[in-house]
Amino acid sequence: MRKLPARLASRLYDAAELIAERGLDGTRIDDIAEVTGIPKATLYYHLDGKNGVLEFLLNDMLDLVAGAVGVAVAGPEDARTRIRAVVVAQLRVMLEHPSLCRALMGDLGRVARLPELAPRVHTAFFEPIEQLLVDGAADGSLRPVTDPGTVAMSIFGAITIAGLGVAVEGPHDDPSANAERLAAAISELILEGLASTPGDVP
Amino acid sequence: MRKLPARLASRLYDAAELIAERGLDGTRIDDIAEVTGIPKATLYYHLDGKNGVLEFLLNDMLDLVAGAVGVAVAGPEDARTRIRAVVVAQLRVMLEHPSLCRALMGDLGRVARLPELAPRVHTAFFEPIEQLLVDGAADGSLRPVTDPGTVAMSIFGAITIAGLGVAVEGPHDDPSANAERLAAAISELILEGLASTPGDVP
Amino acid sequence: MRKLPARLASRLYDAAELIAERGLDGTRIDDIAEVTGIPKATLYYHLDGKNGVLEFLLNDMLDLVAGAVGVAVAGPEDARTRIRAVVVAQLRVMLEHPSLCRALMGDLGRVARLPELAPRVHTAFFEPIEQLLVDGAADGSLRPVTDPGTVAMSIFGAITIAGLGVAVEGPHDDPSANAERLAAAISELILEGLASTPGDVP
Amino acid sequence: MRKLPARLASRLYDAAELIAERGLDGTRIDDIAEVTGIPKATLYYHLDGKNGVLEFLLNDMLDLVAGAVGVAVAGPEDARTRIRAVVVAQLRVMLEHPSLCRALMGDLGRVARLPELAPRVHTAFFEPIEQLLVDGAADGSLRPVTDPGTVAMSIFGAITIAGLGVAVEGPHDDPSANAERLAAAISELILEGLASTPGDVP
DNA sequence: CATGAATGAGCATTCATTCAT
DNA sequence: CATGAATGAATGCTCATTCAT
Repeated sequence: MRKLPARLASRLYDAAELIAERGLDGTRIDDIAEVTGIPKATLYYHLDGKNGVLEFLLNDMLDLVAGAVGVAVAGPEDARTRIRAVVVAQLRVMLEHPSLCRALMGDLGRVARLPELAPRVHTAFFEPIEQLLVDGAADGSLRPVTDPGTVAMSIFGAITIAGLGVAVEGPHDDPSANAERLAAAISELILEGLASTPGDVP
Repeated sequence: MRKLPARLASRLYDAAELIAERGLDGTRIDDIAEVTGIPKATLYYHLDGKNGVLEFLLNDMLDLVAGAVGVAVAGPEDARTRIRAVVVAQLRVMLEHPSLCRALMGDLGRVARLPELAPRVHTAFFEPIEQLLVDGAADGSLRPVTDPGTVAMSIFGAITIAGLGVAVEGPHDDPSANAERLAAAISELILEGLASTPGDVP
Repeated sequence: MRKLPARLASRLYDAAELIAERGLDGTRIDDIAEVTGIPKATLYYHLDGKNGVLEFLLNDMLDLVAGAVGVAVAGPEDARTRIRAVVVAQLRVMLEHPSLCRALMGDLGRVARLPELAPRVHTAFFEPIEQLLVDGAADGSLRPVTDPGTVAMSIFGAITIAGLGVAVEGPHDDPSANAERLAAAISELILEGLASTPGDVP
Repeated sequence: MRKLPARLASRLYDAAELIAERGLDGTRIDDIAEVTGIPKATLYYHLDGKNGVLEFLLNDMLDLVAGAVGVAVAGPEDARTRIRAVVVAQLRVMLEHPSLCRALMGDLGRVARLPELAPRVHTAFFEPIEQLLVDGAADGSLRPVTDPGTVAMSIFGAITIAGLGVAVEGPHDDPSANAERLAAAISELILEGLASTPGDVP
């Protein structure tokens, strides 16, 4: 398994659609070879088999998300503002790559079984949010929460599942606009909450 | 494919652990036959192949969740209180069946491809929450939201992913207590929100 | 395996069509159960499995042919006349039961492997013809032939393959008329021969 | 399914014996792999499964017969002489490949279900004979017949069934001599006929 | 007698992976 | 470097058959 030449890498995205539709196990390496135009044996030469394709795709998306989220987190604004930016950032990446997104989610179990990727997911998704929770408590823009781990994971879930919903069914026309729309609803939820008279939640 | 006799149904749960660990494609029907003690051909007689096992499991869990959530939704309390009950109810079912939960999540793609189940998921999960959002706006216990669909999906995501996290890694000792703990954090998030000074979110 | 009740026997003919179309191996006992309306286990109760069905069918046809040919052979006419009657008789039975005929022919190999049936085929088909060759030499209506076995088999082949051809493709409307038509051509061939100036064949 | 390399083709003949003995359905692809020494997966790589083996065998025999018969038909002699040559030619091929012949006949039904082969059989067997009937009427060496199609089919049946009889039971020592012997009997039958006083057949 | 339910045994087919060129 | 050809290994599924009722 060598580093994939850029020329092939780009073609590999065409496989995401297939994997999204049928799952990785339902997708034969021959199919991937066919849609990408890369000969089967060549895939093996550069990647580590079928799993290697998923791994490559996942790595790529992780880079994308980590980058976008990283920028959002690093802003000069208060934590509350930056958390909104994070929501938009993650959603934008997801909606810009709906197939990739579905492929990864649909094979969630397999992804979870790729050992080297758990820490990267943690770094890309959870740590920024947890950091913002801390920052927000410090700069006064966010309430301190009792269980930051669970809260971070819930926020991740809210974003991810909502984004996935659109990736599966939603309109794929204007990723940016859709991301903004979704982000607005989600941010409102996680920042303001649903309660009409905040504070009296037992 | 006939209706599965109860005697076999109960044994089928032993397969969930396997599927959770390896994914459905990584699980041979022979393995399922072995752990459940049900002869392979008998599985085929009653269920529709390997997919049928997952389908049965999913149906079962859906019944469980729909039941528990249904009870929670039907309570006499205001919507804000009932939404907390829903969160607890879903989490309790998830934590009581962590393997089942992981099996279904790990094969999310395949589950999503089972056509007859989409409406059931909708009925079991989204409709109750959406209904509560409406009820809450009516009884004054919840703020009206602009995009109830997205909000409901986000709430579902928050619950599900947080629950999944515990199902995968968390302690499996006291499902009820853990469900309460998780539910507390999530409810606080979705009801109160994170903002320190609610109302000034743009 | 018990003697098949007449009520079931008649229904079994509906299976011949299936077997003719797909071959015995391509026909599941469930299919036979379905088209005949006889429960699978009942077929097993009365017959000896799937082969039993073919055996029953073959036995039946053999009885039919043996009967018809027997009558034709036993006539008072000279051998030459009676051989024509035999040709008509065999063809008539074949054309009256085209599916049966195709089923048996299509599974010729399997039929040949049913050990107890070889002598019956010999009795029903070859012996009468061989006998007529002898009778004809005696009564002067037929030329003596040097190799009666081969000649009998060739005649059998001529009749059978021609009949099979019609059973497969031909019109199934008027078995008697078609049998007469075919028989005329075949009888002319095997009695008169093709030579324009008979006798000078080396 | 690709074109079979000659190296493998020759080894495939060893499978004919097996198929002749047990029928195609009674022959496992593993058995074919074993006797031919060709790995199972390689058979699938080059041929279209088990049916592909039969198809290949049939195609091959068809080429053989078509070739031999073609030569016989194309001779400069009169039609009557050439028809004898055709009989010998077909029988010689059959007796030179008795297993192949039995395999094909035993699975007659399956062979008949191979759609692309019907025209080839027609070309290889019937058309030459029908042509000779026409030629014979023209050159005066054969009587005109009223139903050339049926006559051609009957001749084909006479040759084939007689040849098959020898392929199944007969001596396999000297194909050429046996073919001559059989051909003599059959030619005498179809040319001279059986009637002692030709011409008075109604 | 008849049959619905259950299953043991069997096998074709698939496909990821390798390797010589 | 890249790949067409070849194959080892694995498994989902079918179906004839049995047997308790």
